[in-house]
Parts: sequence; structure tokens; C-alpha cells
Amino acid sequence: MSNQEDLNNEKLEEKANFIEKIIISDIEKNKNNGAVVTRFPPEPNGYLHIGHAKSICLNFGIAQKFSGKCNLRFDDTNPVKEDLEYIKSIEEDIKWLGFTWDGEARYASNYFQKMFDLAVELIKKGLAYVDDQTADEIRISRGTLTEKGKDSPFRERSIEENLELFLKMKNGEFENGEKVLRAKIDMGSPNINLRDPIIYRISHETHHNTGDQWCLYPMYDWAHGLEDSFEGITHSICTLEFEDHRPLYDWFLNQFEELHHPQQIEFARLNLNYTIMSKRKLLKLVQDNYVASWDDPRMPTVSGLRRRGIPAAAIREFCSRIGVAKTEGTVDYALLEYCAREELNRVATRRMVVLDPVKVVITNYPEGETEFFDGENNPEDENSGTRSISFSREIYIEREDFMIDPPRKYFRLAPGKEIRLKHAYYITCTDYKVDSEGRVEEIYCTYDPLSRGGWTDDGRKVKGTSHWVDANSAIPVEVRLYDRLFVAENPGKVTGDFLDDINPDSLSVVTAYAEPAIKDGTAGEFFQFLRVGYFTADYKEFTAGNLVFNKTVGLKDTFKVQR
RNA sequence: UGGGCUGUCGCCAAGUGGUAAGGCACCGGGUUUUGGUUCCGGCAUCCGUAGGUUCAAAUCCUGCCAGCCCAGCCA
Repeated sequence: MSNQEDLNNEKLEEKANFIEKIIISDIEKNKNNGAVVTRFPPEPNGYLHIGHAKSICLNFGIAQKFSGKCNLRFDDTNPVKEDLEYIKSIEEDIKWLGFTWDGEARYASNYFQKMFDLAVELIKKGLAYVDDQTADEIRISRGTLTEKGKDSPFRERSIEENLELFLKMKNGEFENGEKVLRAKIDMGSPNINLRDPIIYRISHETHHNTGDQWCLYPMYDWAHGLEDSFEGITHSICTLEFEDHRPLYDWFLNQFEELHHPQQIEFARLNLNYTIMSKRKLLKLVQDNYVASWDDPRMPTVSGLRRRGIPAAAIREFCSRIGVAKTEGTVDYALLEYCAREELNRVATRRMVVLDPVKVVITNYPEGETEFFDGENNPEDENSGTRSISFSREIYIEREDFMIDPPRKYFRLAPGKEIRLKHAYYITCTDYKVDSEGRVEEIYCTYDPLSRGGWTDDGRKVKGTSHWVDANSAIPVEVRLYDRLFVAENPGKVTGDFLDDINPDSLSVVTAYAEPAIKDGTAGEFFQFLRVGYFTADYKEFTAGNLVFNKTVGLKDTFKVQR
């Protein structure tokens, strides 16, 4: 190994998480001949969420880092919960996140025959038996957390009888629930997973992939290790709740010396405050119409975050920053927002859009005249070019950028005060008009012709700068203002029902006025509405004739009112 | 109450016997035609807790406390 490679390895190790350290050590020992093969094994029973993104970044990231491979494998062993729609969405989400799985997507269901054959072998070894007990009987005889279980009365059936019955199970000669196949391990084990776990159940159900070919379906514990083994997985990474299952994972594989034996490693799943990650709860939100769909921009699903306007790169960065460890914690949502802003600041196209307009008349500006200014598309990107912005006697500014009686350190417009209109002129407020309810209806200003472009060389201090649009040419656009879906850090913590903490104001739709250049936007494009926040042209609905924008996240706001 | 796992700054997270990295958040200040960005500075005498071993412990030992997971023919 060259010095250069040594250096690289040191660098690799320096930033490695505990799983990567295990892998580095395995490579050094030449375990698996130095190969690294991981997999992302979703069950196609729901949409992927940000928690899955953590696992995806981990598994695919490891493959990239160590020149290995990462498979996509659908763990479709339960036909009653799984659906083709989910398979499609999962594939799309992974691709969108920027990862490519090795070869074709795999399906646990394509291994059913091999698994069945191995189960027959297990029976022949005297290590599995057919149990006639009902589900209730099995549950009761399994014991409790503190009491040992009791052997099934069918535990000592002959190998021949077990073989015959198992075949009949496969051939559809029994009803659902009539019989199961169990591994014969130890009903007295302190680890409940080892108390003769069920490895096959009967389910007369059409499977999305195998149709009606099978009525016998393998359980997770039996299937998962075998799938990993068949695919030559070297490191089978899963979440903490499977730690108790590892002895079983190993037990099954240990019964077949000829099989490759992957190493299972567990890490803590992601929790994010102000949101939920449970597939069951997310499904509830969709089914009961608390949100519009799985990809509603308020959802923590990958497709929801995408529609919200969070770039894939921001999600990857987030996953990198939260790290990988075994401590279960809850990551602050502010970190995700930070990652979104960081990326968006780099790439977002700047435009001026007024969300809550109030008219300003520039009384000393000639009526009927229009002039144009150039504004950079992105000050963070020299190559982004400029766009033309029109200006005339009447403009709109943001209602909150004017106050009749402002507090100290209010840099915005107020009677007698001068501000800068971004890219345009300095204006000074001379008067204003309110309606019968005291609401500001119109503001009157004068402009300084010498400040064309928004600057003078006379050393004048103009602290405030406002965004604005030309009333003559402004285009109305639909803006969907999203806020967090839950008002509580840990939804449901207090009342027990997460629905009690839903934010009733998580969505409001407004018609805003935008500068004409907004028309040039493309679906999915990222924008920064100057001084307001980051928005995206809804990638599913935005067209030239339907200008819809979703709010991603506001700009960081450090303005504090001081009276 | 049985088994498994975890406890380092408000939130993540390095550190694995030699005297507490980093990021987010937060708080100051400079720059700024976005109160954005950027830049500078601050932010754990202490590592769940109580003892012990050692010249030296967040790191080793013992006890205790707290949290999470497991009793689906779900994954």
C-alpha cells in the first residue's frame, strides 16, 4: 500500500462512524476477501420518509466509500400489506436522492422457493416442526417477559410427519392460521425471539409479485438473514429494535454451514422533533385527509420534502451531519432547515415577490413612465446572469415593511424615513392614507433621481432595503405557505394522540405579486423570494399558465423589535 | 420483575488511560443594495450517579439511577 493510500485511509477513518470503523477493520483483516456489500431492504407498505433517507445514505454511502455495492431489496414477505404503488415510489425516491442500486431491484419473494427448500432441510435436521396450536394458544404458551414458555404438544412430531404436513401447508390443504412452521430452539430462553419462533404462516392471499403461487409466507426472521446471505451481503445494517433478533439471525445461518453469513449491525433510527416517523401514523394522515397526499409538502416523506423544495443534496448533507450511532435521540428540526438554507442559498434564483402587498405611489415620478433595472439572478453565483426589472410610479411593497409609528431600530419605511428599493431608488415616505378601519391603504413617497440603481456616493446612510414589484407589470402568483404540521415537539406525548397536536395553520394559500421574470421559471426550480424565504415552483403542478410556488423555509430572521 | 441496548453542552456527536473535537441552536461584534450570505468572538474545570483502581479515568472495576426495545401467524 502506498503512502498516499495510507493517508487516504487515515482520512477515511478519521471521519468514520462506528459502522464504518467495523468495516475498515474487516477490510484490514481481509474478511469477505475485502468485499463490502450492503443493502437497503424496505417493505413496500408505505412511502419512504426522512428516517429511511438516513438508512439509504448510510447503506449506499458505505458502498460508495468502500468501492462496494448496495442492493435495493423489497422485503415483500407479507402480501396483505404490500402494494406496487409503494414499490414505484420507493424506487423513485432513492433515485431522486441520488443513489443507484446494484443491478436490478431484488425481491424477497423471488427467493421463496430457495427459502422453502432450506426450511425442508431445517425440518430434516430436526430443527423445525409444524404446530397445530391456534394463535392464542401459541401466544399463551410463549410465556411472558419474566416467565418461561411451555413446549408445544406438537413439538416432538417425527421428521416424516413434519415434512408431510409442511408440504400440505404449501399445497394449500389448510386454512389461514390452521398450522405454522416453527423453529425448534428453546422455549425457556430469556430472549423471547428464541422461544420456537414461527417461520412460516399460511396466508391465502394474492401477492403483488408471485400472485397465487404461494399460500405459505416466510416470517421476517427466517427470511431476512437468508436474503442477505443469498445476495452475498457482508454487512447487514438495521435499526436498534432488531438487536434482540440478532441471535436468531445468527442461529438460522449457523444451521447451514454452506451459507454465507453476513454480519448484522444495528444503529439508532432517526427521530425529528415536530414531526412523526411512524408509517402507521403517516398513513393515517393521508387516509383521513389531514394532508392531501403522501407527497404533501408538510409530510416528512422523501416525496413530501421534495415537493416542499428541499434539495436532495440538503437531505444528504443533513444525514451526514446527524451522524450514525447507537444513542436514540431526537434531532432538532432546525438542523434540517439549516441544511436546506445552506444548499438553497447556493443555487436558488433570486426574485422579488410581495406576499402581502400595500401600494406605494411615488409622487414625484412621472406618470406613464416605465424604466428598467438589472438585478443579479444569484449573488452567490457569478455565472447566473441578470434579469430585467421594471419600475414605474406605482409599486407594491410588503405590508410589514411600513409602520406608521415604528419602534427604534426599525430600518423600514415610516413617515419621514428613507429606505432603498432593492436595485431601484431611494424613496422617502411623505404621507399615507388609511381606510375607515385604520388599515393603511396607500403610501406616498418621493424618490431621489440621483439614487438610480439603489446607490448614491454622497455617503448617505440608508440602512433599510425593501423588495418591491412594479404595480403595472406585476404578475399574480399562487403561493402556498407551509408551516410545521405539528405544534408539539413530540406529537402525542401529552394526550397520547398525535392528532391532538396537529397545527391548524400548517397551510395557507395567498395570491402574491411577482416581478415578471417569474414567468421564466421551470417546474421544480428553487427560488429565493428576496427577504422572504425559499420557495420552489411546484414540480408537479407548475406550468407557464399555473404559477404555483411552495414555501420551503423562511430566511433566517434576526430582526428583533426593540421599543 | 426476565433479556437486550443506551446515558459526553439546549439538540446531534467525536473521544476507548494522559488531562473534553466539530456541527446545529443560542449570545455578542465587523462587512453587506436581501435585518439573508459571509466573517470574527463567546458558549461543558466537566462526561447519568456513588464509590474503587491508578502518578493520571469520560475512558478500567463495582454498585445504583434514568431512558428505549422485546410477550404479531408485522417488518
